Amino acid sequence: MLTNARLFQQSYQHPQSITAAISQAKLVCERNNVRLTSAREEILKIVWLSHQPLGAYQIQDELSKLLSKQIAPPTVYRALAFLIDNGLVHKLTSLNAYVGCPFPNSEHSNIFLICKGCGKVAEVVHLPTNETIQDVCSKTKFGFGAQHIEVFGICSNCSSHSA
Amino acid sequence: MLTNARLFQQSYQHPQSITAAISQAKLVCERNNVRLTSAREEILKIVWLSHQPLGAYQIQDELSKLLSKQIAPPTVYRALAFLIDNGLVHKLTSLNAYVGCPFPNSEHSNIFLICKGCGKVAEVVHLPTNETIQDVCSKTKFGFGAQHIEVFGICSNCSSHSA
DNA sequence: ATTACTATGTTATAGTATAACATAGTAATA
DNA sequence: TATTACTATGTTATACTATAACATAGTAAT
Repeated sequence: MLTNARLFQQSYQHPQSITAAISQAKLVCERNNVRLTSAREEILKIVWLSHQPLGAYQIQDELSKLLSKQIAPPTVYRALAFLIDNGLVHKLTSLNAYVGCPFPNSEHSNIFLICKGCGKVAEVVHLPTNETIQDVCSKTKFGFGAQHIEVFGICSNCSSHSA
Repeated sequence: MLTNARLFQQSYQHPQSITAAISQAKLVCERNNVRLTSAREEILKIVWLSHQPLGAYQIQDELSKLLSKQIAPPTVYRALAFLIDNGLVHKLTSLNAYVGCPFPNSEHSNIFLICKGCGKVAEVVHLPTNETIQDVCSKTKFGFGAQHIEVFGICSNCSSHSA
């Protein structure tokens, strides 16, 4: 029933899957008729290279290093806003941190599983959950727009290593 | 199937229900063997009196006015941390804002319905949603700890007024 | 009264995000 | 290819959100 998932055990941060993420991003931008400029692309790579969600100022540091010049916050925030608008990145609001979206092409509402042990985040699409939330909305006559679900706990890696 | 709900149409901010919230809070604190000091109680009242979720610095302003002296941020944040720890207040992470919990006595994981029209927030408990999320966790071997669900949309009041 | 503990006051600062305006790059047309 | 309109980035300053660190005061129990 997990229709789509980027799980902890998958080494989704491997270079080849970053390449895949970038080419997918290019397709998305083409479809949306927007530009994946170099700043945006670099930031997307930085987010994908990280094993944990990154804060905006961590991204700033990385990008400054990468380009060997000081990058100011607005550059980062603007690129993040762009990437989020186009479904390429998500913000984890409880962490003020950003992660790459593993399946930007699909229409989906996500569940983020945030491991309190290692800090990694898995993203899953789970239609039954979406349906129950739709159900809540219809019962309360609330016009559904979007949802954001963060679940906090311990991933299987961490629980097996501590056990 | 909505086992518990504070909905938009209820005028939950009425004085009598604030009084109810405070007496409930006193019970909770007694049960938890912690103190509902006057600062904590005032902040809880302020949060309850608001029709919208309040930011910490809005609370600071209100409290400063109320006490006719300048209150510093740590006072507010400490009280909020206390109220959150004891389940009396929730933080809406996407808004950096705080709301009173209408049913602090019950064990529950909440869904927040955030109206983009009027800014009000409804809180509902919906067991089927909790169950589907538990299902996701067991399928991914993720040790569930807590969840936070924010849904964005238009409440029935706003949609009927604009229609 | 003394002690230990909990809560608050106070100052400073860390961390997150955006406003406002200037400059530069891009794409389409004349 | 010069002009124009548009989009994106650079730059500076500042707003907003949150906490660290240490001093003081209140509370509860012996």
